[in-house]
Amino acid sequence: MSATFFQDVYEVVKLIPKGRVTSYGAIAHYLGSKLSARMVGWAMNAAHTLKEVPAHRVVNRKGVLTGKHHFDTPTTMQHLLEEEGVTIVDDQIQCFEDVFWDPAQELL
DNA sequence: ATGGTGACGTCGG
DNA sequence: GCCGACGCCACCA
Repeated sequence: MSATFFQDVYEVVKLIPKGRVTSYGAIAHYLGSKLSARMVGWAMNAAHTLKEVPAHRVVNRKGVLTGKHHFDTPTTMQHLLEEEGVTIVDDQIQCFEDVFWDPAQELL
């Protein structure tokens, strides 16, 4: 089914529950630790064009909205997360551990 | 087939 | 504790 790495990333990102977030490294590790988190970010680049893929729920390992600049507007990502109940200050997710969603842990 | 790119992550000094 | 550099692997031209 995994025609491409992109497709796999889409599936995982689409599984992220509302109000939760995950990191590029977590997805990369879930797909295979042999892969690099960079590829996940690259996949997100194409994923964010798909409204079905909540790319705004994917942040870096620090909980910082590094990819917000890639959205239609730099405030879109933060706004979407805040709408889901995620508190963000200075592009940094507060209580990151509380909203963190690890696919390898939830999907197991 | 090759080279360059990319929204990260980890290690070392 | 903070900052810099490298590595990683798939997609596109």
